[in-house]
Amino acid sequence: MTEILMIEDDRELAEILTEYLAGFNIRVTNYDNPELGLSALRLKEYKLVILDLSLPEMDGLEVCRIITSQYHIPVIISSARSDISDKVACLQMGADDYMPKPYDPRELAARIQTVLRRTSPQKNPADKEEASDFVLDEAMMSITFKGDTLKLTPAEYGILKHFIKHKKHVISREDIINNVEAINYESSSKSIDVIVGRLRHKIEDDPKNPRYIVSVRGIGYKFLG
Amino acid sequence: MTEILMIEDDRELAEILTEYLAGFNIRVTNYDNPELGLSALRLKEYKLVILDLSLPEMDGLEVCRIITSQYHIPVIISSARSDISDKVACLQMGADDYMPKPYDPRELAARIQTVLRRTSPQKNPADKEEASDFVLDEAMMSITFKGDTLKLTPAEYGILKHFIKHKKHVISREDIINNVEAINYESSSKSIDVIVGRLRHKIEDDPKNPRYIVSVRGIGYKFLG
DNA sequence: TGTTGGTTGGGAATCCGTTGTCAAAGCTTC
DNA sequence: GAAGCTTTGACAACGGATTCCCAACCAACA
Repeated sequence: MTEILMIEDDRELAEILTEYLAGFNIRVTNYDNPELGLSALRLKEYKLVILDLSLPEMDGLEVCRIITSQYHIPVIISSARSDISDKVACLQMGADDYMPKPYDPRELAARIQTVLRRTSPQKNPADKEEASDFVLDEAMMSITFKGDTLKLTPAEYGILKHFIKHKKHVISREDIINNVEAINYESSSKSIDVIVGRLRHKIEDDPKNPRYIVSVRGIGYKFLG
Repeated sequence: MTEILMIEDDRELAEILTEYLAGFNIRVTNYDNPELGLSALRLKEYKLVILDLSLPEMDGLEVCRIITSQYHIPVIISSARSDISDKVACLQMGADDYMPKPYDPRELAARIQTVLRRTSPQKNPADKEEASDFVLDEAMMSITFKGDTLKLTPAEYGILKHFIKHKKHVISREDIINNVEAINYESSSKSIDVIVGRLRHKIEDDPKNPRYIVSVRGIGYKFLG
């Protein structure tokens, strides 16, 4: 559950958005007054702020400036004004996105997740990346395991990459033969056994009782992150 | 100077944006074809990609997927379509922003800076400069290794420069042939072997067990800082 | 015409995917 | 459980492809 703060004086809109975002595992706390919003920010850890620009009593831009200068928290501006100068001013002031009203709640949800993905790489409900012992870098053609770069042959790399990309799914030997280019598509599934065996020696503490690459009898293997 | 890559088939628009962004210290390289764009991405380190969705020959969304899945690079989508479903699809696919055309260049500039501000501090594994034994001075056309200036032939210099610029990335022999000007573009990849061999004799303690230029069987080489 | 340096050829050495064999472990049936 | 099958795993060996090295070649240049 991700907690975010909303500062929006249109209560009806706030209501609708709160309800909609709940479906994305996002809990919204709304204040229709910037003073209250700012003090809430002081009291509780929120992951993000959605700020309405056209607020009573205080200039929204000023609120934005205060938030971005005092807290390391991403801000999405929501505003009835769509002047280019407002947009640029907000973004330059540190806002992370700017949505001119009216907007579709789906877009808001998507943008919230995008901003969160960039700012807090792990805590996003959308990407289910748990901490993994394996890190794949395709450009470098390397896989690190618990911080160390593995020394892999092309077939080993291809298979492990395929495993990582389909973590926790059962992978048949045919799948591997057909999808790993380092492996000849007309080779027998015995080859897979051998290469998986060699992979296990490189990553398993006890290759006889594998923790990461378990075999699924009659089908193939399953890779556990 | 920030280098960014643009994939946009409207050359006139690309021209205008390139010129405008130059005023923000942003250098744009444009390709009007996604294939070229993708291979450029493989060869050079860009800070950001601006991708036009409505491309010829290839589905823009597919290009977006390829980029975000293979590189840690922020992507801003630029599209003539403003359907909510397109926006959401792109953002969920890993894009960082979505700008429906037509847009004001000022907004694009502001959003580029916003995305870079958000992403560059922590999340670009490529731009963390470690101390390296190699220092490249392009103006002097020289490379120093552990303080000493290497005595290199033009082809050796070109290849090592290419290696240094793409440190830790796997470089194919074709890449080298096509991008190192001291090498005839129609020569065989055998030449590369020989020159790399000579380079190894100049920089490796034990050329048989290279520490800096390791070979990647079936593809080419990888240079480790 | 001598030097520099990219290119090419021929092998040797190495790498690594593949295959065969046999033992060990699973599942099925009695 | 035990028998009998199938599947999987370990090990060694093979062989095709790739890489590497040593030359030699030859174009460019002085």
